[in-house]
Amino acid sequence: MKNNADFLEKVFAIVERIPRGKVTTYGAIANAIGMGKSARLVGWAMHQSFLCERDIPAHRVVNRAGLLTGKHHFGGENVMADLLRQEGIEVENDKIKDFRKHFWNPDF
DNA sequence: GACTTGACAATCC
DNA sequence: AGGATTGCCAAGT
Repeated sequence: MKNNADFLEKVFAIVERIPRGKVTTYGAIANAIGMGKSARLVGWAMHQSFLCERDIPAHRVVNRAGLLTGKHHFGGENVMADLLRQEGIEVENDKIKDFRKHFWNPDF
């Protein structure tokens, strides 16, 4: 049944599919995978992505409020925000402006 | 082996 | 409208 491993694979696949300049939320990913009620697992998976060698653009994944919740985990204070700005996303006070506009729905 | 914590979210009061 | 509580799954202590 590959429960946990398959879950991780799905998360990685979705995050890697996020187009440049777009962002998504943990809940959206969880919902797309089928674990809709377990958004925390997505956050856990993202932490695994850092341990993994894969280039997971985790900076494109934020919480439902568009707040850069995981910026502290990028090894810097403004690293995540800066990355998003390079993508063309407007970030203000560690929060994505027009988050709804940049939101990418993980619709397969 | 049990309890607490965690990159969240939805609901209840 | 805003604060508090619960749900969910896995890992770390």
